[in-house]
Amino acid sequence: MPMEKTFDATEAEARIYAAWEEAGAFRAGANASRPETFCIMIPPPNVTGSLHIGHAFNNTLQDILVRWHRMRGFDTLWQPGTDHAGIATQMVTERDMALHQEPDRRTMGRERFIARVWEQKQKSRGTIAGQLKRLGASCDWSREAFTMSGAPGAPEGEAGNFHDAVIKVFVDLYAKGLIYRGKRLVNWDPQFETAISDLEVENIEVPGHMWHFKYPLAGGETYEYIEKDADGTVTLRETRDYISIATTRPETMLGDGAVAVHPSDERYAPIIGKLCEIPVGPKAQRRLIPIIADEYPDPAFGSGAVKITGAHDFNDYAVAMRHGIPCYRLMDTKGAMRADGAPYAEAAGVAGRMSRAWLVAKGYVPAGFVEQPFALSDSEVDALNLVPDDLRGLDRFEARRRVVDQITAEGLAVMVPAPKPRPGLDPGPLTETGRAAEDETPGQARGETPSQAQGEVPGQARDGVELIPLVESKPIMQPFGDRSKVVIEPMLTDQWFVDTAKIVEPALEAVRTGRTKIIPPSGEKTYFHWLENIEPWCISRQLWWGHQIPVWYGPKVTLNADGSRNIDLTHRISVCAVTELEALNQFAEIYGSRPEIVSSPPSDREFREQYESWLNVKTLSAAIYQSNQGKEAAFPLFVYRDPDVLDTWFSSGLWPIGTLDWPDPTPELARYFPTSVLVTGQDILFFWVARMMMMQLAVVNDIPFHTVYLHGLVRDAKGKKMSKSLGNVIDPLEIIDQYGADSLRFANAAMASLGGVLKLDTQRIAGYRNFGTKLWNACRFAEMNGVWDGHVTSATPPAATATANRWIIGEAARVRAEVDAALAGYRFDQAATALYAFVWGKVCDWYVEFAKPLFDGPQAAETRATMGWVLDQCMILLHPIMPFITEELWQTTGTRAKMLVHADWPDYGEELVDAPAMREMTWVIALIEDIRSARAQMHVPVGLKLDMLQLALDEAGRTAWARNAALIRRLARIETLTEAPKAPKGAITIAVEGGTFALPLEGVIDIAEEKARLAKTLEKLEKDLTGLRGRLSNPAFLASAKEEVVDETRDKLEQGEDEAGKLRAALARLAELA
RNA sequence: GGGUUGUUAGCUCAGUCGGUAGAGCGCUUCGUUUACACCGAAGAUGUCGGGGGUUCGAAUCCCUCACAACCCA
Repeated sequence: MPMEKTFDATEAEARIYAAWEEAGAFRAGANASRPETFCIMIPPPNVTGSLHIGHAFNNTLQDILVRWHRMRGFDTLWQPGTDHAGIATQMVTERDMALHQEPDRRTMGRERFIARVWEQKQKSRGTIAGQLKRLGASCDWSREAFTMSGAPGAPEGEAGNFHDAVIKVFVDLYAKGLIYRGKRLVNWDPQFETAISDLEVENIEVPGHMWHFKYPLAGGETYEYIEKDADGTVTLRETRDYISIATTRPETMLGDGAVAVHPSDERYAPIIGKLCEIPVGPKAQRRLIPIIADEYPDPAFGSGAVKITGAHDFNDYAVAMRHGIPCYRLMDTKGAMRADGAPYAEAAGVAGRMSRAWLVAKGYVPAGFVEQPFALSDSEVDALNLVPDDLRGLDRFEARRRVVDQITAEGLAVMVPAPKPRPGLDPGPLTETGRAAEDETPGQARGETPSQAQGEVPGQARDGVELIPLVESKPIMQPFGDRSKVVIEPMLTDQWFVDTAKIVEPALEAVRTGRTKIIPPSGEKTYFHWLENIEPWCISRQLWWGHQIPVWYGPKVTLNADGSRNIDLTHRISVCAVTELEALNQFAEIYGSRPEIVSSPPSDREFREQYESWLNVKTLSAAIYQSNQGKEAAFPLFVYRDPDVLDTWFSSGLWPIGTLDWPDPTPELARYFPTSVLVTGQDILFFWVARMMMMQLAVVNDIPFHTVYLHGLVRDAKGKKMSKSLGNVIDPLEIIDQYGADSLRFANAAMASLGGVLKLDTQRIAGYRNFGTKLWNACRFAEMNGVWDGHVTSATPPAATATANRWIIGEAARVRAEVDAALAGYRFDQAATALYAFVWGKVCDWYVEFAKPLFDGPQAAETRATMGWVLDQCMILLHPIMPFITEELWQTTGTRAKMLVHADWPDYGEELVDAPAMREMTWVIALIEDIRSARAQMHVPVGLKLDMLQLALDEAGRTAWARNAALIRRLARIETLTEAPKAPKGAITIAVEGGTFALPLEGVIDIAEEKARLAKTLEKLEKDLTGLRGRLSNPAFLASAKEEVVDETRDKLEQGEDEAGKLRAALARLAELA
């Protein structure tokens, strides 16, 4: 059955992929014929996600590398798998639960919820895998991994040991002191109610406001406030009883611990060390805070004075740590103002007492100010709720409005004159909700500092100008959760951290010394920059879906000399262990008896109540404890597991060893680790690549991969980021449906130049579909001419005599070398371009045409053999990029020993390049092109066959003509060639290297047009020649340029002058005619 | 504010020892001749972002400015 005119991708792709899988073609080690291994770990996509265009791009590149190595006989493994993606998957599941009116997560309880997420996972099982298969990805699917495999609660069929590896690493790192727990300020996502890492925060500039408030000095104290300009001239001098503070977050004032000014700021020098009052909350309980000097405030920004709220701002936190300022947490896990704990008056009383004691201790006020030293532990401070009763439970943004209103009502907002009403604009200073009007404020409008604007107020105020609170409308950087899209709240919480500073050095060293190479090199710079400034990595997440932290807590117990034990209900001890049993054993060692496990962590109060109740119940036990209340009792101790789970990136950081069954010493681990290449987006260089480097080195003391290939984000044809809201998302599966996977893959390869932005254009994909069809039709042509009859796959080309055959064999050898060099350098674009130029530009455009006359001549047999061999090379070399169409062609055209996916990659090279044949065919092609060009410009009908005259021709030209006459005549549509001494009247001239031809076109050509044609060619040539002559006549060039460059320039000039001579002769003849 | 990258034909991009600029798409004209109209033939198109410097010679190296994108504060 003859071949169809086009390749039916829709029909063939699934069939071909199934055949590959059926044959086990992608299994680790399949087709291996040499000892070297080649291993790629797929960047695991989210298990509930689906294939987007970025995945398609990323996986195309991986597949090209994998298929290329497999064909070359490497022992190859492409390891697939998915990531459990903590927040994303929990989010997807909760959304699905809501959709189906299922009870929410909390109602359901942790265990049932986790089972529900597993269900969700299984629902989407295979989605991504199926989509990767459609792309043609040649992963070893029998080894598919999952970052939660083997976790407690994993259903049937989800066995595996990734969980064990993750837990083991945590326990090991904990034992080495590389993981610690602490109360730190972290990025808190109020939507998901979990901490997230700083990498999961997007800082976005949004319109915001800056309010200016007065913090009255304690005891009504006053000072001279003086402002000077750059020359030192005093521009403002007044007596103040307050310090002016600018803030974008008034609601956090309730937790202020100090006011800071720059030590060099003369304006505030008189009041450093004095106290001021936080101007919000019930008057009776207002706290006094010190004015401190710190380098952090920028004197030029706002008023130059900054309030320090350690629990709700990262910069403030750093200041608070430097000065030992208490941090008061104001919000709950949902980002609402706290409603827990004692009533405000009580909490404020305690805080006031502590703060007074603190002021004395720090020397801000003399002793006697407070009756007794008084300090609280961190957790006791954390228990203090300093939110006034009327603000409790409010959303943080609502609380902000209330606070602003209250301060303004009390007259403690900095006031400025209202702008004059303008037509069409509402000059209202504040909207009802307390938001600033969009209008410019006076201070901002005139580019003055608020205090300067403020300074002008009194005089104007007396003139009856209306005063309004100073609120600057300005863009502010605000942190958003990359998943939740809500404003992130810095929050003081207990979290687990990896002490990255201690494990970063080997990761830096590996790249510095080149053990791991990152390409493009700009990626290395970014890598160094980030790792050299690395922050501790917060790895705990307050989620349920994930690897639960293997740490258990119990009451602190101390052993007395007499063997009895004291129990301390306000402190905990923790143990870290691989299993619960081991944890219990560790506790048993400490406690003297095995404790009981409770499922949820008790609060301090529950803890205490529980023990108190036990203390009243006497039970007999071998262990006798003595409580810190002095009562003797026997009771069971209970412990609980840390409810938090690990950051998803902690587990995916172990992907290279985890997928190879570490810590089991499997043969695969020994064979494929360290892996070869990681292909991934540059956007996860920090998230994932750097962490894999650190973790593999910390855990198994080896690099995870030798090379990291980083690529950019795929964008639409206009370079815009693809997003659902913009509606410019290109679905790779739709592209595959429409154009076939090969077209998308070729487009991906062609786009993959190093460091570039990736703009995907469907027109381009269509172009590569056409390219596939072009090859298809060349094979179809071959079929029609019997090329495939009895065709045998051969590594070596047939012995050919015809120049055209020898030429195309040489071209194939060149493109093979080019493709190998390109792929070795990760230049997928160059490989694609080279193949495109060879297959279309050489094989289809010229070789197939040359073969047509040869098929009718004595060299038909060798031409058939050559064409079969050359087309085989096209299929083989294109296979890594276009696997489907090439495999289909391979199996359609003759009998083959192996599938193309396992065909041997060629290694022939320059030895197949026949230099004289190359020169000869270049001459033939140039001649044909010249003739065609001349004909077209003279408007000679395409179908008209012409007689040509040979005016002059050197020996090489004569040989070339003799050997290739048939194909030149056919392609240039020349009827006869006759030698003639000179061109007859009305002929056009064809000047080629080593000769001149003429086409007599008496009556056909337009002399003026022919003159113009020749003149134009000559003009162009002359321009080049002028440049060449200029260079050669410059002594400096001859003296300092390389010899070969000089020779080359001479040759060029000589050849050009020769051709110019011919053109001038032809022009002269035309002139005689006219 | 700091860092990284980019600015080349109408569009998207190559151009990695400095030697005088290329591809694909698009465009114009012509065309069904032993595969292919998802085709063929011919053709047009560039102050290589601006300025300065090094050099015999700069798209390429250096400085500077402008603009853009991304990352981190």
